Amino acid sequence: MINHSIKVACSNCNMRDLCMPIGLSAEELRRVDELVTRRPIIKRGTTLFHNGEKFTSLYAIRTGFFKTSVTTEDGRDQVTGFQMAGEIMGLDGIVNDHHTCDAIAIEDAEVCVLPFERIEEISREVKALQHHVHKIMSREIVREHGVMLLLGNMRAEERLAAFLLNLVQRLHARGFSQSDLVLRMTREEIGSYLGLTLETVSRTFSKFADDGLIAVNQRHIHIQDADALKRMVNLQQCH
Amino acid sequence: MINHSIKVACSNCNMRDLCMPIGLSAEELRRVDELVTRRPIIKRGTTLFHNGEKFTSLYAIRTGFFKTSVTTEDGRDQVTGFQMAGEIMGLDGIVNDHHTCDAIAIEDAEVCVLPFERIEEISREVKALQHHVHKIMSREIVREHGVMLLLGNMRAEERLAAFLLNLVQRLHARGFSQSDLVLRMTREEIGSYLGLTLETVSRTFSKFADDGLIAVNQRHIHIQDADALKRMVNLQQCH
DNA sequence: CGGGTGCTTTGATATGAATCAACACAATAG
DNA sequence: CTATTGTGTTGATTCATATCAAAGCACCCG
Repeated sequence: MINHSIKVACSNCNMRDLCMPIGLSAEELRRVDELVTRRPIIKRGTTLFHNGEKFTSLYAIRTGFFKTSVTTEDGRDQVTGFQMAGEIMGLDGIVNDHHTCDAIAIEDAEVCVLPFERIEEISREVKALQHHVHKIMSREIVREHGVMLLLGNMRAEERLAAFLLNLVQRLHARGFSQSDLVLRMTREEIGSYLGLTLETVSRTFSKFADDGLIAVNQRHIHIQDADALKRMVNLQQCH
Repeated sequence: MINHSIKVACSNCNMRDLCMPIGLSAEELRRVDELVTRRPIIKRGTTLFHNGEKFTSLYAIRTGFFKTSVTTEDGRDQVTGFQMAGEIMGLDGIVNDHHTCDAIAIEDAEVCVLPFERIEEISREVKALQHHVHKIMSREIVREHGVMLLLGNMRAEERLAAFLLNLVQRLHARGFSQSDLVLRMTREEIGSYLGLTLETVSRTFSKFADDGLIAVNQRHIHIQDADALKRMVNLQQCH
C-alpha cells in the first residue's frame, strides 16, 4: 500500500526556487513547509483534478508532465497548457470554488498538494509568499495572453515554432539542453493546444525538418537552427 | 484645471459589489476606502497604461469601456479583452513589475486607481479582500481559457455568437437590456479579439441578420433569437 | 514471434476565412 | 453644404488548413 501522505519539506526541495518565493527567513520557511500536506504519485493518463470538482488545493509539480484542458458541452476540447516541474496548477478553481478544467498527467508525475486555505492563511503573515502567489497568477494571465496572440494571429508554422521555443526555454531553465527535447505529448495534443489538427502539426514538423531547422525522430526533437525559428515567430507576416 | 486626485469612497460607489468584496464590517470598509487614491477621466482613444510601463496600480472601471491588447515585435496585435464598469485591469503587470499589454479607452471612461502595494497591505489584514483579489485573478484566468477555446476550436459564426452572448450577459448584470446592446468597438477590434478579419465579422453579422437571429443597425444590435445563438455556441460541430 | 493498438506520416481534395477591391454610409471639419 | 475621414458592407478570388483516406512504424501483450 502506497502512502499518499508523506510529509515533505519545501526547504529540502530542489524545485523550491521555482514554486516558492526566495529569500525567506528560517521562521518563514518553517511556516511555508507546513503548507505541503502530501505528495501523491500520479500515473500517466490519470486525472489530477477535473472540471466540476470541488476546489481545495493548488498543486505544484515536482516531477512529470501535465496537460490542462477545457471542454465544451458538445465535447470539443482545448488544451490550455502543458505544465512541468516547478509549475503550479489549479488556479482556475479559486473563483467559483470548483475547477473549470481538467489536469491530466501525460507522464508519471509527483505533485505537492497545497491546500489553498492554508496558502491564504500563511500569505497574510508572510509578505513574500503573498506577493509570490500574486506573481504566479499574474504570470499565468500573461502566458495566456501569449497563447491568445498565437491562436488569433499566427499561422501554423509560427505557432509550432513558438511552441518549440517556449518548451526548450522552460526545459533549459530546469537544466536541460537548449537544443534537444523529448515531447511528452502527442501530435494531437500539440494540435489541440495550438488550434491545429494533428495532421497539420505533423506536416509542419516535416517541413521544419526538410528545411533543416530541426531533426525529428519520433518524439525526440533536435533544434538545429533556433535563430530561424525565432525569426519565424517575430517577423513573418500573416495579416 | 481638472483635479485628478478627487478622494472618493468605495463605500458610496454603486459599482462596489462588482469590484469589491461584499459583507465587510464598517472598520474593514473604512480600510478598503483608503485604497482608492484618485479617479481620473480617460478620454476615448487614450491609453490608461501601455506595454513596458512600470506597474504600480490596478484599475477598476467606474464608467466607460476599455480594450486591452498585446503586440508582437513585428506590430501585429491581438485584443485580449473588452472591459466594462466594475471590471479590474492591470493584473498582467504584477509578475514583472511592468505592464505587458496596452489598455485603451474605447469610450470616455472614469477609473479608480488602486495602488497595488496598498492592496497587498490591506489584504494581509482583511481576509475578505485577500480572497477577493484571488478570485478576480482566477476569474481572469478562467475567462482566458474560454477565449482560448473560442480561438482554437470555433468557427467564425460560433465565435461571434459567443462574443455577443458574453457581452449582453455582462451588460445585463449591470442592469442593461438582455436583448439590445450598443457595441463600443469597431468591427476591426471585434475581429482582432476573435481572431477574424473585420470583413468576416461584418459578413457574419449580416448572415445573423438574414437568418433573423439579430437586427443590426450600425453598432446597435438587437438580439431576436438568443436561443439560436446559444445553440450555435454549444452544439455546432467543427472538428 | 505475431498481431494488435495507438500514434504518426503523407497524399488528395474540400472549404472557410483571408485577401483584394470597390463602394456605401455616417460623422466631422472646413 | 461639401469634402474628408473613418467605418462598414459586399463581391470575387485565393490560400492555408481541415478533412478524408491510406499506409507505415513503434510498442505492448498474449
